[in-house]
Amino acid sequence: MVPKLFNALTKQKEAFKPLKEGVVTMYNCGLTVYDYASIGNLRAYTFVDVLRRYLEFKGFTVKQVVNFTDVGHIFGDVDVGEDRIEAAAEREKKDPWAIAEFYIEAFLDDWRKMNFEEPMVRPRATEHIKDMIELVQKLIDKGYAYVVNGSVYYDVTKFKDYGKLSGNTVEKLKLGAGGRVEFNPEKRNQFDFALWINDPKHVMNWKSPWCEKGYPGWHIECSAMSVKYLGETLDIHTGGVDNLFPHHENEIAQSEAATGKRFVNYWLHNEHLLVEGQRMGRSLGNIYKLSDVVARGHEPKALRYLLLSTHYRQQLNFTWDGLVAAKNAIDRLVNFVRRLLDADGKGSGEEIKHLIERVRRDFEDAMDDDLNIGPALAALFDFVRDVNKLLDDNLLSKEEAGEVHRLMSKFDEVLGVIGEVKKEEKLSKEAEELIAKREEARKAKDWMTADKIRAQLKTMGIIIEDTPEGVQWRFAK
RNA sequence: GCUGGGGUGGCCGAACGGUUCAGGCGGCGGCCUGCAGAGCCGCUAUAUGUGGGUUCAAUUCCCAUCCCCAGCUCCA
Repeated sequence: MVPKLFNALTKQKEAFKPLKEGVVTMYNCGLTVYDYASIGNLRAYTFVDVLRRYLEFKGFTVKQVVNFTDVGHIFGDVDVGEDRIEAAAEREKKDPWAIAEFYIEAFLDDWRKMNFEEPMVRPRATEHIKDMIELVQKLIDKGYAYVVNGSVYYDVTKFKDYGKLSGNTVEKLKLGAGGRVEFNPEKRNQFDFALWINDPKHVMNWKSPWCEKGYPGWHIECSAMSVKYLGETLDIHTGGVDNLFPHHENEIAQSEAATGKRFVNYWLHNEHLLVEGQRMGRSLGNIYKLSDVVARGHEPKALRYLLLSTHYRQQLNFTWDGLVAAKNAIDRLVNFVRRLLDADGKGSGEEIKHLIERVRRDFEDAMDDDLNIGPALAALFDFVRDVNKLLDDNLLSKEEAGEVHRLMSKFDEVLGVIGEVKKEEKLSKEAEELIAKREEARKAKDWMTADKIRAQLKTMGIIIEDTPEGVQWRFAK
C-alpha cells in the first residue's frame, strides 16, 4: 500500500508519491548550533529518523539532507533581536566559529547515541555563502528583492502565494500587527524579511555585492542548500511546528520566486514536547539534554522509544517515569528476541503463519496511515504475547523462531530500539566452572550454595536464569 | 485579544458515532519455578476536564465553560 502523510500545505493526509519513482528527496531543518540539543530537538529528529526508516522499509531510497545553521541569526525583528551564536560566543568567551564547531560535534554525538541513520549530506550554512549570495542576486534580478543601505529584503507583496502554507497572508499579518509600534524603516513593507544584512559589527561576516561586511538572512540557507543537494522541487521538507511560520513560509517565497517551480510537495511538521505537562523553557529550568537523561542513568534508546511512541503530530508529555516505562517496554522486546534464540519446539504450522501475516499487515497498515505508531506498536506487542504463548508450550520450531526473529529485525529497522540480540558464547573458564558447580549444588538441592554462586556470578556481570531447557546465562548490560 | 491543537484508567498513550474504549508501564493475585528471572492468565479498569444538546446510540458531532500547548499580537 502507498503510505499516507499529513501535508501541512493541504492540511490533509495524502498518498505519498515521490517525484521520481522509488527515490525520496527529504530536507530536514537542522539545528542552530549555539547550545546543546534539547530533548525537544531530539524529538524532531526521532520523527525524521522513523520517517526515513519507514520509507526505507517500504522500499524507497531516501536522499536525506540535514543542515547545520552555524551562522548566528537574529530571532524576531532584525533590529531588536539577539544573535544566539554571538551571544553564546560572548558567554563562553570563544569566537562564534568555535561555538558552532563545538555544538556540531556535540550534536553528532547525540545523533549516534540516538541511533539515527546518517543523512546523505550535512551542509553548513557558512560553507554555502556563495550559493546564498547567488540566490539573493537572482531574487533581486527577478524583482522580488530590493537593496537598501547594503541590506537586501524580500518584498512579500511580490509573491502572490505568500501565506499558502501558514495561512499568514500579507493581509492577515497586517490585521494582526495593528498595534505594532516600531518596524524597520528600511523595509518597504512591514513583513518583508531580510535576505542579507549589512552589519560590520557582526563577527561572522562576508563580503557581498551589496556591502563589505554582512551576513545572510535566516531563511535563505535552507532554500540555497536544499536546491543544491536535492533539486528545485523536494518531495519532503520537515521541521518543528515552530518553523511553519515564518521560516518555512519564507523558504517557499524565496525558492518558488527564484525557480518558478513548486518548492516542496509534502510539508511535515512535528508537534512539540512538554515536560511534566509544561512547556519546556529556559525560565522553567526544564530544558533537558540527552546528557541529562544519561546522567540520570537512562539509556539513549529508552529516550528514543519514548519519543517515537507518541504520534509525531501530537504533543508528547515527557516524564521521568515515562522513560522508565520506555526502557521496560524495550526490555520486553529484547527478552522476546532472546527467547527466540533458544526455541527448538515441535512447530506450530499454520498458527505462526497466521500470527506473522497478521502482525505484518497491522503494523504496515498503521504506519501507512501517517506513521500511526500507536496501533503499530500495539500490533507488535500483541504478536509478542501470542508468540510467547507458543514458546511457553514449546510449540515453536527452530525454523519458525528464526523467521520470527527476522521479522522482528525487520520491524526494528524502523524502530531502532532492539538492536542485535545474539547468543553470547565466550565465558571465562572461572565462570564456566562456577556454573557447573552451581548445577551440582542444585542437583543436590543445596540451594544455599546455588544461590551464593548465582550472586557471585552476578557480581561478575553474569546473569543466571534457570529454565525448563536448562540453565541460561547472559552478560548484564 | 485572535487562530489552531489537546484534556481518555495510578502513569504514558490508541480509538473511521455502533461488537466488552488498543497497547505499553506500574501495582496486586494466580500458574510455572527450590527461590529468582523470563513468560502466561486474571484483577486494578463501572477511564473519556465540567455542564448542556443532537442521536436508537457520543471519547467521537454541536454549544457553553475551565485548564494545558502552540502560532499571530506583545515579549523573552
